[in-house]
Amino acid sequence: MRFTLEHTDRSGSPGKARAGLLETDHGRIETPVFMPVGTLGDVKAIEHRELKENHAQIILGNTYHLYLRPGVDVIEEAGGLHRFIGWDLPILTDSGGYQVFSLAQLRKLSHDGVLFKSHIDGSKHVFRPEDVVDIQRKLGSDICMVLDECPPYPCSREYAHRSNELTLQWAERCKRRFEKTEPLYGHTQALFPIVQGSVFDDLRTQSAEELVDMNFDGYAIGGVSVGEPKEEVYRITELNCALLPEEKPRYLMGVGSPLDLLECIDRGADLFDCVMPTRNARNGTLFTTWGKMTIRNAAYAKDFRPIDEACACYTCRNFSRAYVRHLSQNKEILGHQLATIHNLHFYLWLTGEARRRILDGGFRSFKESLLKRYAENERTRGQGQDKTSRPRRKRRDYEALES
RNA sequence: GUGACUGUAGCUCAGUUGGUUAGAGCGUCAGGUUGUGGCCCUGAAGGCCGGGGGUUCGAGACCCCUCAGUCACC
Repeated sequence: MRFTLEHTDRSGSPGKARAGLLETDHGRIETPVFMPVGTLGDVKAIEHRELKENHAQIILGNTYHLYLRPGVDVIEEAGGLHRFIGWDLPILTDSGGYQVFSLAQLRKLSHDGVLFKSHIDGSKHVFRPEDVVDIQRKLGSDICMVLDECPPYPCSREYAHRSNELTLQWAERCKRRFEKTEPLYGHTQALFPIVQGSVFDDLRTQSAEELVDMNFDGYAIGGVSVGEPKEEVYRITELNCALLPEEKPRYLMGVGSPLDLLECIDRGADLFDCVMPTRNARNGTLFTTWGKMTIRNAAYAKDFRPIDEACACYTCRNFSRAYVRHLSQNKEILGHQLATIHNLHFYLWLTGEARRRILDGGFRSFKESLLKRYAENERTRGQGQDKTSRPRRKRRDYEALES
């Protein structure tokens, strides 16, 4: 894997937005980029073909979930995750560290690793840092993640400190195992560690510095988006990005809303993933350049315009708000699909457009215009007003956004 | 015309032997969802309980009358 920093746009504020190129054996990834979450080897409610049509460059998988089902033996026998799921572009696999947080009721932490009680059948499974690397070797993901502990928010300084120490040790163990093992399927793999430290600046700093000293291919910032205020996410991202090497990619885990993406791109993050566009699509929340809309609302019952008239996605080209609302209200599978296509198209357009604007120096105006629109939309939401539409213009994927 | 059954929220219905401010689901309105155990969660609005009279300390429940609907039989 190779990362090339192409340009840093200092026009924004704080002004550290980067455009880069991440090259893997399964293809190039232009950053900043949003990575759709495909926990079980599929991005929910959307086909691989449609992901590609909407310019997805890389998707996620989850070590813990794939280990439980279908099991690593199945995937290994299939020839790795790419072949098993029929996806030939890059894949990043999360280690299961997040499940240490989200499935806190079902696991026990020890110095050595995590003991999970399966949410499927209650069976017990030990995940040591070394196990997680071995599994990801068998999955064959292009980017592997170290096992970490994602502490909850709020958490005490003492807890954050202990957790931080554990995550650092685990990162080192993962790296050692990673270096002692080889890829199984003929393509190279990279390993990213995860900066932790909760919301404590000194712990965040220590975590970043020690991980940088270990010299990884890229770095992730974790432990955010677990319930803390947005400002904390931004502050931590800025702090951590400043401590990470310029020439390596930075992955901000679990972030976020469209505005979060722009704020964090502006602070130097390159890679993002979040369930928001896919999960919210299934729950009836659609994202547009004007803000979010709850498509189930009665206001759309006879609204035969597309979700966003400026959007070029399959859903907006062919279907009306009224129809998507009808499907969503009836929880039709097609409704989930159309909403997911739209939301992912928007997210992928958003990071792609951010990249184009970074390269041409217009990132600041891009970010500020979107911020302004979202703020205006939030002011008038829930008052029965519709600010999500604009006079008809050529469907060219949100061109002339600053107008 | 006779008989039976049914009238409770916009819709479909619960409401125990009559006992506080009448509930649910759906719908409506709104909010939430951030390295996906959840197509899920949370809130709000919305009822002279068909109408009238009576019994009772107290009636959505009991009695009478009446209106409407459904079914059966003339």
